[in-house]
Amino acid sequence: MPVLSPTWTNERIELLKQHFEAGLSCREIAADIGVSRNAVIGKLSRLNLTRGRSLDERRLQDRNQDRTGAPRAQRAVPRLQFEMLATIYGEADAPVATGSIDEANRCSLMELGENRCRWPISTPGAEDFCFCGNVAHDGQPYCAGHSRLAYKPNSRARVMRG
DNA sequence: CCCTGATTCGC
DNA sequence: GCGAATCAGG
Repeated sequence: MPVLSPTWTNERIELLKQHFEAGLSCREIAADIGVSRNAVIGKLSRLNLTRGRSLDERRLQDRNQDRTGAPRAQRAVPRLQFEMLATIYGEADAPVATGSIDEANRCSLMELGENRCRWPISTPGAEDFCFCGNVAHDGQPYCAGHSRLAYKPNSRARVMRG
């Protein structure tokens, strides 16, 4: 891809769907792909891939819990808020360790365990689509290194209009 | 206060 | 069709 700047190419959309189905938030998807969260959400809406459609429906759809123990994408969202707040407020309580990212531990979706980092390693083509597979703490979807990447404080860079 | 997602609207 | 701006809720 020489000079052209393709907005949403097939690969991009593929990643979008993958991450969306993986249970990742729009913010995480945006951070991974490299676009704004609005862009991701807008594309999803255009693709009719929204999770709950309207507000009312979404509101009612919530409140559903599964106790069968089926691995359903594992949403560890409440954890993120704590990390983000800690980063914003400057609290030194955040357990941010090192940022060592091992590529030798990457594995497929089936090899993913509860203590495995599920950072999506997707390449243009999605042939060897796999995950980081590094050691991740309980409740955390990613390892220390990828956690920082996913939650980089970039949302605060708002433009002043007026 | 912050975040999230979804729609609306201008380009 | 794209994304920012805006809306709506937690």
